[in-house]
Amino acid sequence: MARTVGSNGPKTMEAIRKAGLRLIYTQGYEAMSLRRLAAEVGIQAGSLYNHITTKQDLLFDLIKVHMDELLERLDQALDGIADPEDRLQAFIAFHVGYHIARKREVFICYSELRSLESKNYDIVVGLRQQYERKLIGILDDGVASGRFTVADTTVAAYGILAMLTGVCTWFKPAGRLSKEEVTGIYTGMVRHGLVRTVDAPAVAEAT
Amino acid sequence: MARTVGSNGPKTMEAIRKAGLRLIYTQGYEAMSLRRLAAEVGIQAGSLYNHITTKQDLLFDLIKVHMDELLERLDQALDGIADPEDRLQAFIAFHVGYHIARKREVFICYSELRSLESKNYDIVVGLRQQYERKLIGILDDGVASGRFTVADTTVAAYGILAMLTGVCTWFKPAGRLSKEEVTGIYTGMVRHGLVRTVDAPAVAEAT
Amino acid sequence: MARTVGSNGPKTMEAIRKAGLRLIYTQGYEAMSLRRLAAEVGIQAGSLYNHITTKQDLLFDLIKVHMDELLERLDQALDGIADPEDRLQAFIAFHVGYHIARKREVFICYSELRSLESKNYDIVVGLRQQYERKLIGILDDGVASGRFTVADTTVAAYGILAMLTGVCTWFKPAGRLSKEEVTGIYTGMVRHGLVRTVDAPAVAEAT
Amino acid sequence: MARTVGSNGPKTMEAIRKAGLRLIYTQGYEAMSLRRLAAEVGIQAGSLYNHITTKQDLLFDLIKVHMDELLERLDQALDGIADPEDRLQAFIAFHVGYHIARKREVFICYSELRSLESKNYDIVVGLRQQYERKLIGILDDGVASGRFTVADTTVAAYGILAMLTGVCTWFKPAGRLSKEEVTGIYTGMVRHGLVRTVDAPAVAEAT
DNA sequence: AATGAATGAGTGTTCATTCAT
DNA sequence: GATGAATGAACACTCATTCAT
Repeated sequence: MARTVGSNGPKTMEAIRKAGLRLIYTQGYEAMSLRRLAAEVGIQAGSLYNHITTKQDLLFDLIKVHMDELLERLDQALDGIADPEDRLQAFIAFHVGYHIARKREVFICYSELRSLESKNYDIVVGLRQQYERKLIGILDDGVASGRFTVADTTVAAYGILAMLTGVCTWFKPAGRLSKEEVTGIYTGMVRHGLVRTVDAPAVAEAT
Repeated sequence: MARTVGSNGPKTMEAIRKAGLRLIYTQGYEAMSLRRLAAEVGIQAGSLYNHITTKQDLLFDLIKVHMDELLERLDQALDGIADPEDRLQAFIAFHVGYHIARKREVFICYSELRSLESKNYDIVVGLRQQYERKLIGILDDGVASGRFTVADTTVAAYGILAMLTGVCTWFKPAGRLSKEEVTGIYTGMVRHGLVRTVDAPAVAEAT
Repeated sequence: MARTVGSNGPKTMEAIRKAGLRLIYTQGYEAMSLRRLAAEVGIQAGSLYNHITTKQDLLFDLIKVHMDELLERLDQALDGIADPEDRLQAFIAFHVGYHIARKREVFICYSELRSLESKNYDIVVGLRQQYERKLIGILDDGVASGRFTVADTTVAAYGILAMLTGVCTWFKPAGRLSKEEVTGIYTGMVRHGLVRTVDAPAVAEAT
Repeated sequence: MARTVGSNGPKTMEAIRKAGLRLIYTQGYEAMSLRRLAAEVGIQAGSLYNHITTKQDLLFDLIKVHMDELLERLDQALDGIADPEDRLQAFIAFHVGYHIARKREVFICYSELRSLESKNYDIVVGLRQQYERKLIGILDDGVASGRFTVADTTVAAYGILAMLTGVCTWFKPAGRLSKEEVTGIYTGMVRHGLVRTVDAPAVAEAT
């Protein structure tokens, strides 16, 4: 009836976020029951409500915190870098690294967008667009300064993001390639093409 | 009490598949209730079971039929084309076109994989791998014949697929770019890079 | 859409009664679904209604037909026998024989009484009482004529019926005892006790 | 929205078992809906699941608890009695008394056997056989010590049990006969026959 | 006499959430 | 901060029954 000895508030909240993240990642938000979540945390379902307000709020919180951190860390990663080429390089390295490290958060940010109530949805989409605009801005700067040739700035940015984000779905830490190798390969593909023709100069063939 | 005049079996089944596809796309499989689905079709919830066996089977059917058709159409698109460059070009054009035309089917094939029971999951993943291997095969052929330079065949294939598939999330038929323009841009990005540096020829910079 | 070649009315009805009897015996009336019944017969559920009016009526019919036959056969078995002792003997032989041969009908007559709607229930209980009164009548005749000593006519009749009917639950045609042996044993137990004390004459001990 | 003041766990569970027993007795397990059960208890259907795991488990629990108690009480009733005649007498008295007192539990133990899932079925049948073997053991002891004459030990035991258990179906506490009178009559019928012939000594007639 | 598609009520069960303790 | 018992709505699914064909 009284609480389990040793448990306490902040620890419990942290356990809820951790278990929630894992369960939403593996089962999906709708499929995750709060009873299951509570069981993983080691408390009763009703006790969750000492820490969260609603299930929806837990989802939003997980996503919002992640998006905020993503944006903050990106700023840190780009801080002090001026040259568009260097900034693009830094963006790619950051994005790949972060998405490998936080694949679960990243995944639910994409897959559970539709589970967000409209107000929360708008906020998250806004944050995501902020992130996308950072990349578009880099490309635009490069184009404006005459350094980059880009077929279509927006399409390229979406292409880059889709390609890089895909790393979440297949990268294994213990696999054939290291994080650094992957980053290098992706950088090369972004800059020179994913599949190049050998004996005909790429420039001549360009549309 | 008996059936409404004019309704009939095959039409109802088609309506179920159509409404199911739309609802799963917009709400997700777990969030879609069969009552809602039935209401959209214009029948009672229980009547669905004259046409489907379970909710899970409806999902699997939608995905399976789509994957089968995807593979079949790809074969048609590549049929009679021998040169790796031409085959890659054809693959890209097919993939972009098909994914624009069937964005909902494509989306649920990715997003609802986790909602599939393990037996169904295995089947679908197997079909997906077949599709991926077609692309990897093209790349391998090109490399083997000395026509392609590819940093890493597998990573490149995953990169291409992620990049191209991303088209589903932003393409609007009435938007700025036509399907053909998008295909052209993507082809260029695959072959020469998404962001190239202007004054240094790509060839010279190639790894 | 048209009917299966070779099927026809009376045969189908007979198949329904046969399958219904078996299913009600093994699963119980409530637990038997008409879809299952139809499947066993080899038709669709809706087609049952060309032969039965309702599920309840099928149950009632099965029970009623059996009770009528039970009474009719009993009359045949007792026909022409006047002496109470002989009549009791004939009753026991008939009851055991019939209950072994029709164990499923007998079982559902007891176990599904509560599934009968009140009007049907009353009818069946009336028929059952008719049967019980036949036995009570035999006992009463024997007592009236000074041939029988019975502690309590009604209790004895219920006791005999319960004991004899129990044969349904354990008798196996291929078992240790033949139908005739079982009848003999039961007759003995009715007349002389189920467990007698050896060295003290039963008569002396009688209450 | 939360629970009604004054209600509490153990009381609710007891109310569920009581109402469940009554409803299964009157309607049968299949015919009893959990909504009806909940209504009788005064809670919502879903709230039942704070106390039971499944409907099947409630049935099994009711039966299992009864069988355990039946066996325990029988042991108490026979405790300290050595002579087979006395033990048989004690068994009859116990069985009749217990079955009159617990007619509903007894009834569902027989009638709802087929509603038990196979694992539960096996357990209950095992317990029932334990009970039957107690009686068979008494008869065997009596025969072994030369005190009893029994036509067939097993058939006699089944006959006794069927006959005595039948008391459940007709005994009325306010009826013509008291519990003690019924016990006396049954004992007499077991020992000396249900219907005896007056002028010919039973012993002489024995098979 | 059979089918297949429909109905509307019902099934056991799960859900997020509440709240007195 | 935790519990356990409650709510009321919802879930996927099954049911007996109907009827145009």
